[in-house]
Amino acid sequence: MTREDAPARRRDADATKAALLAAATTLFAERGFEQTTVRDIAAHAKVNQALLFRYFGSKDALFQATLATSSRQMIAETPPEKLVARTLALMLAPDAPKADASPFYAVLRSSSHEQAASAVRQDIGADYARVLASLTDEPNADIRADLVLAWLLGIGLLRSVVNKQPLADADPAVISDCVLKAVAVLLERSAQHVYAD
Amino acid sequence: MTREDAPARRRDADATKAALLAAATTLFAERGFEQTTVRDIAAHAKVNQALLFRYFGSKDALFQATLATSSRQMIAETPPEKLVARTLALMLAPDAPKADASPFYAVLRSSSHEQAASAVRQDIGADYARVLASLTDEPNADIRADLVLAWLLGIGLLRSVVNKQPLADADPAVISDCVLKAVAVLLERSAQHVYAD
DNA sequence: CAGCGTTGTAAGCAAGCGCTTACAACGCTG
DNA sequence: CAGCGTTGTAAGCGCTTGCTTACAACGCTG
Repeated sequence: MTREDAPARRRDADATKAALLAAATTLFAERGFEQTTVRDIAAHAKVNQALLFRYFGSKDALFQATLATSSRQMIAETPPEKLVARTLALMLAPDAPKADASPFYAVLRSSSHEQAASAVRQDIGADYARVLASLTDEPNADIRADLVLAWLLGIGLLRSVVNKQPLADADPAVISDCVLKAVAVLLERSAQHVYAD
Repeated sequence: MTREDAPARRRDADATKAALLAAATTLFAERGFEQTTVRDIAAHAKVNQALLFRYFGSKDALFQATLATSSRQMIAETPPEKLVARTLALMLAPDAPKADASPFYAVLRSSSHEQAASAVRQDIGADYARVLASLTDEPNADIRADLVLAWLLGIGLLRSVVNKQPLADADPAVISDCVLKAVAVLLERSAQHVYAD
């Protein structure tokens, strides 16, 4: 974002902010909001914890900042008919919480937290649902879209949070295959597209 | 459970235990484990909070006790081919968290908590998956079963925890219809059975 | 190089948490 | 009715939490 010319200044507010944001993103995805303390985040970022409050104001605001840096761009970059397949691939990848799917997992592990819920309601989730609903001509397209979104969330929950076997160690390809076939029934018109990829 | 003959004794350990268990079940389902304090539970049960520790030992043990009193009996009482439909009906009913589906929601709102996760892994979830897997002859029956379970969890999450529209206010019949059709594809052999009810 | 805003540090505060303790009130048993 | 285990109560302990404060070190600007 900001200019990255000078090689590691000793006093660098932007670098500190970025380190805090990165540490928070990782830890929120791994443990959820409540189980992550500001001391954890500061330690992980190798930064004094008072700076967290100087630069972000509160733990809540930092959480919101991590959610804002969401995987929204994937929705914009992915053709609608491949969204489910792409998202599944992302979510099912090993160490997904540490990678690009981290906002997903942050939300799953903090679902009771109001800001996480509203992120799903209004931001990330709403974007997904909008795109998914455009894939079908069936009545109740928007409800069907929500059901697909619910499935994606549930799979992440059961596989990576709860760690239920055999799902936790199942081959992503097998999961994708099953899910996409069933989703094709839900979003009928575009069966052949969704199934592709 | 215990004899219920005497009309409201003034000092009644069993009644106190039951009141605590009921209050805990309700509150854990409504707010999750972390957001519920022992003081909340004691107040809701109209009982001194020290008694919670006398009778249950710890907040964790009380949580486990609420999960043990699970809706396991429904699995035993329901014919396998109607399990998905029955569970959906239960989960989609208004005020589901306050009713018989409460362990479901306690788990959803406390998914990061290890005991909640292990309840899904080993107890409630394992029972569900076992029955669901018996419904199909497809390869990977157990993975398909987990995927159905994941869907149920995801729907509860998105509808009642996150409160996403339009799913949150959608007609249970519409949801059931969509889900059962898609589940029939996943668990193929018994399409006609699953779709029934 | 004096002055000053910016960045980093150390210490601690108030509040809430799970849990414990010390004690009082009750009611069955001898 | 004396004795005693059971049930209920009030108070608070020790710890962790999010957050604040007071201060030191740095480095740009005049």
